[in-house]
Amino acid sequence: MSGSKSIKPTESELEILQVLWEKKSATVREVHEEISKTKDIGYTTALKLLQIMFEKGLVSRDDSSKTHIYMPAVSREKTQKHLLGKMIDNVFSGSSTQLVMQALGNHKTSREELDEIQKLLDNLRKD
Amino acid sequence: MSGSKSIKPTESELEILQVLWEKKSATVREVHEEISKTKDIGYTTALKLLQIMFEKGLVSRDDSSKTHIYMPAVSREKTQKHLLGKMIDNVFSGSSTQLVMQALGNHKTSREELDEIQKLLDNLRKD
DNA sequence: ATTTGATTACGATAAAAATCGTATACTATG
DNA sequence: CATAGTATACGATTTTTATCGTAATCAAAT
Repeated sequence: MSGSKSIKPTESELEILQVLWEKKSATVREVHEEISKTKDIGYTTALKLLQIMFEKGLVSRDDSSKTHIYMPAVSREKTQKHLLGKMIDNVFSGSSTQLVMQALGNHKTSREELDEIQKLLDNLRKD
Repeated sequence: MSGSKSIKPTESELEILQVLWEKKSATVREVHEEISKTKDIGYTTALKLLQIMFEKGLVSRDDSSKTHIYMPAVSREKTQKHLLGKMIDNVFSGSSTQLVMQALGNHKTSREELDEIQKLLDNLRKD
């Protein structure tokens, strides 16, 4: 198989992916500025991370002009799915239900969100 | 604050915690045997991990007899909660609902589990 | 008491991740 | 075209995690 990539971004890499998913594409400077809002990090560190992520295939880039432009190479959904599965295995001994219950139990969820989940639940029941 | 521990077990540490949560307490040998079922790992590696986890405060131990007995020092629930929160931040940009939807959407969930979730949902709505 | 088997302690090494300093290259502008 | 400013490239270092070999310790059986 050519697919079935081993998506396993580290925590720092995830921070960067978040920015890229949000902005669709960004320069190193933009990424760095965004990350800097919540964390102290050098410019070249961000650059290096992006370069490594490029080698790993986590991001793609347009280097046709001097200032490279980076884009996510893995979709948010696939990554979420993958990491979620991992977490279910690692932390919830395989029970996605446990995870859902835990997630719903802790965080306060708005009426609208509950409705949304209800809708999904109804749908799942249908078939 | 005295509490608010920085629970951040690595993946290997989580494997071990799973075993300890399950068995309540275990010797190095028991942990090693359990882990060995799914993974190739040396005995001393397991030992060392347990020792490190002890230093970090992730596990406690009874070393009154020669064969030490290890126990989890962090609760399953707290750890789940913590890691879940982290994941929601890191990967779902803060939306627990997104996480729940994703989790429900992917894994096939049995009727019984759906019912369980439904019950929780009803409860959350009440107030 | 001596040997044998099991256990922990310790330290070394390897591998992965994160960080940054410095060198180099390119671009625009004056 | 020289220079100032901004980028990337590269490599060194540090930190964290994972792994294991070997030595020391202890208990039980002979």
